[in-house]
Amino acid sequence: MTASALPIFQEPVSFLDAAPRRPRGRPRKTEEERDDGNRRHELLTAAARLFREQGFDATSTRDIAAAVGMHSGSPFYHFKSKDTLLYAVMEEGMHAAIARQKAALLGAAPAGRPALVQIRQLIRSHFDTLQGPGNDFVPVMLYEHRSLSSAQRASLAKLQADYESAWTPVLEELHASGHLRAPVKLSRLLILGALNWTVQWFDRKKGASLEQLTDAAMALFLKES
Amino acid sequence: MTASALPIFQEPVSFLDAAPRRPRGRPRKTEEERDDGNRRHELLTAAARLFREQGFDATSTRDIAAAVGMHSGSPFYHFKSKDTLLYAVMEEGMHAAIARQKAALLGAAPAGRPALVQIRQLIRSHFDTLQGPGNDFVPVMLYEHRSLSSAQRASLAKLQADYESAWTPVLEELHASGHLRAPVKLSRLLILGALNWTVQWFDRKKGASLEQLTDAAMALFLKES
DNA sequence: ATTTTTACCAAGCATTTGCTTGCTATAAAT
DNA sequence: ATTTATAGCAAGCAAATGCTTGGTAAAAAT
Repeated sequence: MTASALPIFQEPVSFLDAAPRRPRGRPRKTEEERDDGNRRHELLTAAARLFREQGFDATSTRDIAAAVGMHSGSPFYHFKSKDTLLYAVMEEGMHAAIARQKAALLGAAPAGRPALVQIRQLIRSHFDTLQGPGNDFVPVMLYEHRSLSSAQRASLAKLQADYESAWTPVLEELHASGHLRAPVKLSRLLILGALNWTVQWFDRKKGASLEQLTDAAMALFLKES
Repeated sequence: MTASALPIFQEPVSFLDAAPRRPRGRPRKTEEERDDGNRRHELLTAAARLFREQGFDATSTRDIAAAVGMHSGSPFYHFKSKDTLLYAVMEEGMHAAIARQKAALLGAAPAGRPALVQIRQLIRSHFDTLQGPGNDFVPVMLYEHRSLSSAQRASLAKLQADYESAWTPVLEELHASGHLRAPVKLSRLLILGALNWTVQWFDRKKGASLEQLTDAAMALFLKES
């Protein structure tokens, strides 16, 4: 990515899309009650965006630094390694996804709503997680988890299991009521696969809306009785 | 991947899993009617396997060379660049997939078989393409096409369109007969997504068979009338 | 018998990349 | 007023990686 040969005034090379240079040193705490950890989070969202757009390996730590207006070594003050940063992106994504899912299930429909309503909320919430504006975290996790260490992968697997566990009882009820014919476990895997793959082709800005996409998924996967 | 520091007798470093060293020079043509292009194809299958297992970026050209018992620069005799090799893997995969699909549709059921039979053959053939032994080519294409140049991507898009075009008339017939309720185009995208995602979780050696997987997919996507 | 072609080997160059080390400006704590 | 913690900057190292260049053994063509 770096181009210049004169090691004089480069870094950050891209004045385009680089954030304005911050004054360095400890930031004032008075400026709206805790600026702390803010840059860390900036790095996180910038990394998530770049990882999603270009892939983990194709994104250098220099790219990430430049995107937030830092010099090439500075991200390593906030994150021990590039891997750690990737893991942090994924973990944040999963926590947000789990929270969004719980809100979708509990918020609109308390307790025992019909399973057909619940599955719709699960699907719609999943689309928000994948396609919502600025939600790059989970897509990164889905498509870049090969770049993690096995310990990190195991850690994330727990969060994933937590997330997916919400689907099973709903699918079981649908299976019992005849709305779902395929085996529950394979159904869950196939359905989530179909949804996850939308990352490859769906474009929020043209064509169908997330609502229409949810309608299509419901019509595709579920029988009428 | 390379480890040694002494530049004396390394290359190929991994004696494990490295193919036996070939005698160099022009190979005899008498040995079963044209050995030509054989090493090229060895490189292709080795690269496909490694790209699938480790990802494109995580696989060095040295890894590929070692896997077929060559020295690090030798693959560049057969392929101009690593990108070219990746593209060749994908192109071969798509040609094989298209051939397999045509054989599945025409071979067993000539002309106007019922659409329910045809969709089953399409799904089953797709699973063979993704999960069949040694079929690493298409999975690589599905998950590594970001690493291509845009010209290469455009070229592959045509093959993909060709492949997917076989699905549309079948899905349209199923839609007309009431077996499929969701819009045809979205159905195709969602169904292929579900199938493609099986690369992430399906294991031929344990659990369900491809036949059972096909059953589940049929039961999940299609209504009874 | 000589030339040419094929299919590599041997060695290394240039660039990229993750990361480290030493320093410094600012703010908060004492 | 002094110390200490924070959040970086400046510069560069070491390893890995894609690829190139010159040579060469064996076979095929002439």
